[in-house]
Amino acid sequence: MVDAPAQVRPGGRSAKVRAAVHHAVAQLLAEEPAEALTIPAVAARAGVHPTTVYRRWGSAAQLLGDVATSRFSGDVVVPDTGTLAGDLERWLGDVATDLTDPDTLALMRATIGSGPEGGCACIGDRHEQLSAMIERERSRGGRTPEVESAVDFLLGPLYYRAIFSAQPASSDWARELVATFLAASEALA
Amino acid sequence: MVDAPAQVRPGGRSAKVRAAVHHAVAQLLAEEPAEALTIPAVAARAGVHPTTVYRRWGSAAQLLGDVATSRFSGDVVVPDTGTLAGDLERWLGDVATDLTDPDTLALMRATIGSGPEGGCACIGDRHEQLSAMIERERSRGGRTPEVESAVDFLLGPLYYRAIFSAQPASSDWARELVATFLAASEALA
DNA sequence: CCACTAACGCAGCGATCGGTGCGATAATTT
DNA sequence: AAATTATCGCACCGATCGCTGCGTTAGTGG
Repeated sequence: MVDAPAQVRPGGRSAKVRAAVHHAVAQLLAEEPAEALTIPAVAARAGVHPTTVYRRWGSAAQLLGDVATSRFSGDVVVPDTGTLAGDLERWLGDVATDLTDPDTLALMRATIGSGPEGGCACIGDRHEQLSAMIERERSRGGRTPEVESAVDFLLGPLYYRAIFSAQPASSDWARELVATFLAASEALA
Repeated sequence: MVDAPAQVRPGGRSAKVRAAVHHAVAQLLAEEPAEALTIPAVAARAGVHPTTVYRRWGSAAQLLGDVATSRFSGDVVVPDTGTLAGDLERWLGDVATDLTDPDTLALMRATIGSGPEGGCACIGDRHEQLSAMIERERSRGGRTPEVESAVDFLLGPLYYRAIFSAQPASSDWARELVATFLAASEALA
């Protein structure tokens, strides 16, 4: 995918166009079905000439990937409550809340459908955030579960419900998920 | 791939067209990116006139949903090994093997991206199959986990890896997943 | 302040997509 | 076997999509 912040000329104009186009993509996906996300439509909504979009992003798939990576990076802050349980509950609750928004889900679905790397773009820095919290607990001396199993049993159910289930997962449910995961990994250790 | 005979006129011709179109969709998704899945392209690949596809399915999204529900229904048989652990390991291993195929993943991704109900179409009858195995064990007198948590902790990680992760989940990994899930749900009961 | 050049807007061009009216074909019924 | 009707193929038509030279605008460095 195309790296956005590596623009050669980040002066006001390029950044403004980029922001407008990103906003237009999110807006269009929130209203129309994903197949209506065409370059001329995005350009018209953004108040930008289609040529600009064609030249900077090339295809709708690359544009979607760019929007997704921007959208799902730096959107959730890693908390520091002092305990791993507190950190995870707070963090996964925030992630779940984020996934409650139908427009966010629409962006995720469209990005997944845009190509094989679409899913990875939607994860953003979730794995690093999770790893950071677990690593911090480990440096505090606590016995921690593996990052891999945390991904499987925390992000797995959450994103599965978001994508494959009709009703999205609530923040409270995410917190319960953390509790049962920690209890189970403690019981099996 | 099982043909769903819910057609008004299931005589040889309609069924043949339907099968050809379904096959063409899977074939195109395996080769080209998802945005190339246009009705004329599908019709040409299927050796069918575009008008036919337009009239029977209307849009590419509906066609994708139809293909996905057919593809992900009746593809995995519910085993009967005598124990819940055996059944689940066998079944989830088969599901994981199915998800190993890149073409299957491409179909899933495209279907998810086609609309809000796309994800549900990819699940097919997984939930019913899971529920059937657990219900059977319950009728045998065993203490069983909840169907809901089985969905969360078995299908969740499996489909999460398939969609959001780069490396697909192996059948062996799926079997380990079943083992740890059953052990955890036993320990927490 | 001025040259330089990246980024953008404009006009326009094939190509193809989605859709419709009408006749032909084949499955089903009587 | 004849009638009926669902289904398909053909020809065709706007609309619009993806894309390309070319001139213009506006950030950037000397």
